[in-house]
Amino acid sequence: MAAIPDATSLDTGSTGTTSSTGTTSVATRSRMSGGDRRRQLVEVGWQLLQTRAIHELALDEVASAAGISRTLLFHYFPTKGDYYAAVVEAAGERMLKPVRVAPETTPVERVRTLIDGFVRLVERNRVGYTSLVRGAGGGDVRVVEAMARVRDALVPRWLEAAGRSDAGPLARLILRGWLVGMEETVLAWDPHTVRRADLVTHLTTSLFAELDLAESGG
Amino acid sequence: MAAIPDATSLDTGSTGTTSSTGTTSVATRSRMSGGDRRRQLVEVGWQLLQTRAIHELALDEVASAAGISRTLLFHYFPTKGDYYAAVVEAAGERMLKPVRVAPETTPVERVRTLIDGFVRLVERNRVGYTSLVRGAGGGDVRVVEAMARVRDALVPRWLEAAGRSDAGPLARLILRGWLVGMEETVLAWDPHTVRRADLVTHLTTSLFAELDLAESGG
DNA sequence: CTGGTTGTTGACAGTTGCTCAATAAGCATC
DNA sequence: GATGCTTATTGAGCAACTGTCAACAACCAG
Repeated sequence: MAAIPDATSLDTGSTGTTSSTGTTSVATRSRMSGGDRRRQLVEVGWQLLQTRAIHELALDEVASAAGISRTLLFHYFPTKGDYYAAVVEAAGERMLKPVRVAPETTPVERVRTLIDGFVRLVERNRVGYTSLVRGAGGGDVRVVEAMARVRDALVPRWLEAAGRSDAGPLARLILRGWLVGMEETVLAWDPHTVRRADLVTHLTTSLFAELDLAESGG
Repeated sequence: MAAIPDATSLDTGSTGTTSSTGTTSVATRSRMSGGDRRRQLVEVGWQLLQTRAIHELALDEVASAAGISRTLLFHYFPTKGDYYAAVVEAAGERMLKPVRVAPETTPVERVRTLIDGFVRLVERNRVGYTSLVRGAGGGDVRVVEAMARVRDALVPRWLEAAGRSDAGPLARLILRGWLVGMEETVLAWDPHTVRRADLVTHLTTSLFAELDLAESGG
């Protein structure tokens, strides 16, 4: 995985409906367009799932947080799994954004920047990241597929940053695993026993070592 | 993670109770000792969770598969999370067993054997592994802790196999992430595009490269 | 004004996690 | 063999939650 920026509100849309935190009864109970409602609901889910895991989140709460009835939620997402998958999918979109780096730097610098950014992100948003990403397995097929899609999309971008866009299938497979491993490493990392600089340095070197290995051996 | 051997029945115990597949009404509805019941229930869960994820498994089904009432299940495991954690914990025990290698071989051989064993295991039991291990995040704290414990226990054994029992904190952290990454790699591996031998060879070399890197840099 | 599309809802049904009080099987003691 | 204690075991029931159904209401086209 890569990056979850701090929760930036997506903004409900053109209509002046409130939403935000609680069960704020909307002043103008105006109809929302389908697309806007969908986006709003996904946004609400994204915020609620920052602190809770999916099985701890009742759809009832989502509905009241959005200021609508539970039934309407089911109108847009036929099942809870669908809703959850949509939220994870949207989270994936956000994760992909940060993986864009200035092209005028060296590959090592670019990769180091990516890794450093991820480490800092985890440092300041550990709970949100773990509850949404790690608790995402949840068993639901759509969610697993959504995660897989995000990972697949991540690989070429990292390859591009590393200046290895021409990598073969083995290298791509290895990179994919490396990304997951890095995620686990950073999540399990204890700043008191290992310094951040050492961690980032190792991970940077490690990535290139893995790619070299995969290219020479495959 | 490491290895899930094929489902070997744990055998219900001394009393002649049946259990096995369905809702076989037990002939002699004899009382079971607390320990035996626990073991039987965990065993049943282990088998059921081979095909399903946890949130798709109703405790009702577990109970009837074990030939008891749902209430009794709650008597032994106060909550569903507890039960699930117990099953994962037991699965962890089984995973740890295979990580024992002959001491009279070279480190590279030993590691290669471990990796090869894991690859073959995944090849023949992909669904069971994914549904139990990957779907394990589930959000429940106890389960996450159980998984973490298994991983922590795995690290020194792999270090021992690699002949690096004296590794420092950075190396241990890296190895931990490497294990998770390897798991992901093998699970995402497509035998048609990458040959098994290449995969195993790369992973073996990779592990030692990572350890060397971590020891020199940290 | 009429009619159709669609966002929206309250009430209802089925399932499931979990609790409570009661039953009965095993075992030790007299 | 009767008594009593421990504990495995159960059926009935509660509360919460997911998902369904039919009806209502807002907006738009003609």
